[in-house]
Formats: sequence, structure tokens, C-alpha cells
Amino acid sequence: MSITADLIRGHTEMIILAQLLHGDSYGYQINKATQEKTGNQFALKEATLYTAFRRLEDMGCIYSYWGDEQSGARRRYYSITERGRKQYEKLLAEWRVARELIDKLVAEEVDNG
Amino acid sequence: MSITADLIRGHTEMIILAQLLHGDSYGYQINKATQEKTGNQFALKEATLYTAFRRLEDMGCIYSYWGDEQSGARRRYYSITERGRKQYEKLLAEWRVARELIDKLVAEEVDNG
DNA sequence: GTAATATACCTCACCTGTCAAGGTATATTA
DNA sequence: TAATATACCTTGACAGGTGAGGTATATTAC
Repeated sequence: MSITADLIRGHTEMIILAQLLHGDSYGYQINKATQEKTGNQFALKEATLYTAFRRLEDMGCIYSYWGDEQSGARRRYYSITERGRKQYEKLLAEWRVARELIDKLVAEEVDNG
Repeated sequence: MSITADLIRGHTEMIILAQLLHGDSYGYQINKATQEKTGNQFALKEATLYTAFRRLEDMGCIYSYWGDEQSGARRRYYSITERGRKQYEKLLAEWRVARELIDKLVAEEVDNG
């Protein structure tokens, strides 16, 4: 949606895992929370979101179950596993390294002549 | 090479443009400088580098010319254009927005109970 | 002499994550 | 009964990254 969409690439899994640290949730809710947290500057695309869920489940980082809503659309809830927490820590550490590297590489050296 | 390679995706062009701000340079040199600036934590892959050069040249952000070295391997030098400077400014601004968004999305809220 | 290493360029085919476009179904409001 | 919001899902195409391969020059080591 926004200009920054391209740059979020590769961070989808970390964003999802970070949300699930606070408790089980489902796709629609995770996306809403993402929008709210960024002041509507960013939203995950649905296709991106669901393919990321598949990947994370295949990796054993999350597991899913159907909610028992009595009314409204069904919801598939996701829960983070121990492996998922480890993966989150790893991705967060990598992000911090990458952020520093990029900042180093693109910063204009200021002449304090 | 390093774990962060995936996360640099999408930033290759900005990294190249940032190097060229300091003056004309050539592929091998740009990659060496990148490695040095990051303390050997990161190096662009050659294929990545050269495809990025093609894109940037097609976009009119850079132009190239052969050096006139009397000995050693030939070098293709790249020079940043006015459009390239504008593009660099744009990419840098986008990176700053993306960095903030990601930090917002993955930061664990600390309980200061 | 020649093998190895460093410099320096380039291309191709493949992989992976993203996403536009399409689909299904339920509940509420107009 | 039409529109909107909630909620899920799949498919095919696309773009950037990259492993693997290639070319050529100059220097150093054996």
C-alpha cells in the first residue's frame, strides 16, 4: 500500500511472531493490529500473511487451531511454540545487525570542517 | 555470506548510490568498500551488484564509462547522475520510515510495573 | 615455465517472498 | 436484497538475489 511495502520484505515472519508473543491470535486480527501499531502506514497483504503462516507452521514455529465462535466467520488461531520464540529472538538479533549495517553503509559522512 | 544477507534485500541500490555520492567508482571497489565499512560482516554478491548496476543505469540514476588503466584488468567506472541523487534521497527517506515501522512492530513492550 | 592468487568484469538459470486477482462463507446494516 | 465488514484461502506472475559458471590481466611462489 505505502512506499515502504518493499522494504518490509523479509520481515513478515518476525512481525507475525512478535504479535504472537502477546498471546494467540488469528490472521485478520494480526493484520489489524499491524495497521494500528503503524498508524495505518502499513498493512500486510493477505496473500503474504497466509503464505507466511504456512511457512512458520511448516517450520514448527507456530501451530494453529480453529476457534469455537458460535457466530460470525470462523477463525483460525495461531499459537507460538518454543521453537517460534527462539526463531523470534534470532530474527530480532539479525534485524538489529542488519539495521546497523545499512545505517553504516548509507550514512553520509558529515564534514565537520 | 553472513546471516543478514536476506535482510539487505531491497537496499542494494541505495548502498551503491551512497558509495557513488563520494565520487565515481567501479564494481570491485564498491564491494571492497562495503566489506570494509561493515568490518567484513557483509559483502554484496557479484551477481547482485551487476544486476543492480544495470537497473540503475536503465533508470538513469548512474552512467558508466571504461577507465583508461594502462595495466591490470579493465575497470568500468560508474558515476551518479542528478536523478540518482534524487533517488538516493528518496530511498534513504523510505529506509528511515521502514526502520521505524519495523521497530514499532517487533519491539517487545516492556512492563515497567 | 607454471600454478596459484588477486584483480576485474560478466551472464544464466533457479529460488524465494510478495502480491494482484480471484474465490468462499457468515453477520450486520441500509 | 444489496452493501459492507469480518474471516478464510489459492493461484500465477513478478522481481530481486544468488550459485555456478565464464573471461582476462598481473603478480607472486615454486
